[in-house]
Amino acid sequence: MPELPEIEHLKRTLEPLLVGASVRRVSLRRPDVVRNIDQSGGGARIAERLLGGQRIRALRRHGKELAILSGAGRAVCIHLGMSGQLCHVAAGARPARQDHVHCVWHLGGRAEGRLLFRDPRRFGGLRVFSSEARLRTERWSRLGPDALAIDSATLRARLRRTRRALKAALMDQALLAGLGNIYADEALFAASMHPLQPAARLPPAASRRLASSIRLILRRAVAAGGSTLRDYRDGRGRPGSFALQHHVYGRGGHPCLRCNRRLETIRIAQRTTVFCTGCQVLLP
DNA sequence: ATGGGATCCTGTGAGC
DNA sequence: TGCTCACAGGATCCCA
Repeated sequence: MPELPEIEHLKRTLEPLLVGASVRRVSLRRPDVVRNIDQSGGGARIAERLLGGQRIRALRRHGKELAILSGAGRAVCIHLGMSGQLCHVAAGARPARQDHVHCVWHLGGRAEGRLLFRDPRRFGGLRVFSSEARLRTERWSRLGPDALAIDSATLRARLRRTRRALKAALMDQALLAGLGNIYADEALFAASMHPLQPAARLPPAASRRLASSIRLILRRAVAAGGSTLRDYRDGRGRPGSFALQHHVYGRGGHPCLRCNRRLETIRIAQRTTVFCTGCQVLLP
């Protein structure tokens, strides 16, 4: 499930392929994946709002969301949800999978080919904005600060405002943008913190440890191309290798890699949570 | 106000 | 072999 590292790596693989390319035509096969427009609108208008006829100027990321900006100033914000993929297919080449492709951008200019938005489970979606400024004020302002560069003072200030368990708080995108189930568990293990630790009761030293663990885990995961459990592929269709470095996620019942104790599995905020009862302790 | 739970959706794998 | 069924999970909405 794509979280911040997967989206950041996706951005880096797509940037050289997309920036400078022109969008010749947009084929929206499932209009309901565009979440912020009323569905009765006409086809030509929506093509323009999806950057049809425009040149791609830049890509932006905040948390788990990726935006494509056009020279005309418009923005398309892409959220991959659970199973979403964004894949560039060179002219003449065939994509690995053709099913569940909801939107296709036909590209001309320096990157001849197509950009495919594929999302079998359809938890993802697209949002269109008339400018980058509106994307930021109307959408990204609802998200917390980006987790890749979170500092301990900001993190601590935000955690103090909630009475939830640390794990639940870290996955709240309005509190901190970018962590999902995998990286929340991995960051808590790296920081030796119990997932049920009350988020508000974190001493300064602990929040420094947590913030630096979050940045470290995310940086390493970006460098490894993200975690591929099954579906995730980058912009060129390649899987990431960070799953090989997971210490707790997906390892419930197996021995802790640090102390050899059997890893515990519990549920927090509807999410499977794996942690080590020996290494991850509640603070007094 | 805050947080917990149901909901959406499909692919996969366990079990019969 | 083929079927059913539980489960996986991010965000959003509803309700206590």
